[in-house]
Amino acid sequence: MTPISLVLFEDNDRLRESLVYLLNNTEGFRVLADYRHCNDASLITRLHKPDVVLMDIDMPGEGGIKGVGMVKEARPLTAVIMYTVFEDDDKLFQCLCAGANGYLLKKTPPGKLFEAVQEVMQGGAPMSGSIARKVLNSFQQGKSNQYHLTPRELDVLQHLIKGYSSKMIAAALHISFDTARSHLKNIYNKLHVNCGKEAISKALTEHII
Amino acid sequence: MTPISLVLFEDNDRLRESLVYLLNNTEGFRVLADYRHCNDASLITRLHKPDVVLMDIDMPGEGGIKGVGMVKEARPLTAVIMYTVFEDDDKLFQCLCAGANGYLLKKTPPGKLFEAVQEVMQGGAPMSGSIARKVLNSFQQGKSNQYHLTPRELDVLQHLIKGYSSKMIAAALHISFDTARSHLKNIYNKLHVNCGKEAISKALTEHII
DNA sequence: GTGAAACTCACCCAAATGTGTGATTGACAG
DNA sequence: CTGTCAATCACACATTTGGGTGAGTTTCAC
Repeated sequence: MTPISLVLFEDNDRLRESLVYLLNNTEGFRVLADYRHCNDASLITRLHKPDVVLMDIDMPGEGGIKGVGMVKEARPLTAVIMYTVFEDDDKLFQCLCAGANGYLLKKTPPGKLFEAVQEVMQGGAPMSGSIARKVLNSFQQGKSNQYHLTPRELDVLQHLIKGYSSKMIAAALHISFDTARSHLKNIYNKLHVNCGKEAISKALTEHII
Repeated sequence: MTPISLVLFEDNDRLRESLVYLLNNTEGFRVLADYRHCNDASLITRLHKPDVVLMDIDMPGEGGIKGVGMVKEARPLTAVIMYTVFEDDDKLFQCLCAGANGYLLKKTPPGKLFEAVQEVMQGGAPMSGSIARKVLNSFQQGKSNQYHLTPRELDVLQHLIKGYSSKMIAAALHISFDTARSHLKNIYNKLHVNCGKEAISKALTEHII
């Protein structure tokens, strides 16, 4: 069987060299190249066409988050595994949105890292346990009501989000036009916005509904 | 160490009984109860207070998707692992939104299942490889442009989503008020909507931006 | 160089929206 | 009983929006 080919981006020289050494001396893996930054990730990817990229996040120059994007744009087939100390939510989700295929914390032992590389090649998405948990949690909308919207206001907001006009909302909820607008005004106040568009945006991005 | 306590919901009698047998004869696991449907999942959870629930999706009566919700509502601490044949996207994301802590396909060998139970107890989120992949993929917005919005239209849409008025968009993009509105009209046409609110809703729910 | 897009701008009009102010009703807690 | 709050409705006014129509420029592929 042909070995899995890798490219590494990691600014910590000792760590990077260790990984290269370990991987190259393990059956089934072959490191094509390794870099201490990912400024040219795009070119590098097109050049080496690796099966898998291991990418640190915190690197000088372009950070690993940009890096994922560059690799994925250059060659979507290449799987990118983030390998980092960061358990930070923002960075995590930015990486995922940029197309990362896996996310391992650096405390992961090398053995597990090798397994992860194989797993990602089989179409899996290796993640450290706590990361996977964060990812699944992100699906749980709810917490909805920090803005103390009343039930009726939530009804109205729900219809607003569907793109209903004040008139349509009134009809749908069997209330008068002015009442619907009244609710809308109260909603805008509570959400600290000045128009329906902002309200929709806020409601959807903060999962208020 | 006290064993991990489980409750099983699985309508296939043979499979359920096998799992109960296997788990009860494995160090560290204890099945408190097992059921062929999850109509009373709420009560059952409150009664047994299991560490982990294994839940099938396709069961007579209330399906497992409702089941997750019932368990989680009754006792958020209880971890719920879906154990099912379905690789269906809709069902998957419905389960995750309902609060599932893991998602294993039935082709998972029992050994891995046991590992998964332990993993979920340690705060992980065990998922079959293909499932994890689907989950990460769901974060990749982009594919954005099935609606063939031009770059400029995407700019405008981005500002619209922030709640900007036509006037503000014009100022932000250094174009005239009418041009901004012109772009908006074109966007509405391409998205098949009739107002900014619908456009925002569509853009956000379909990850067009 | 010709045509197709994308981008720009302008004008018109009816309808919807945001904002303010004020009022009535019922439910529910203290 | 009284005050608070949700929910209902009304009127007024300036602004914004959605829709239509038309037109000039640039860029780029064929």
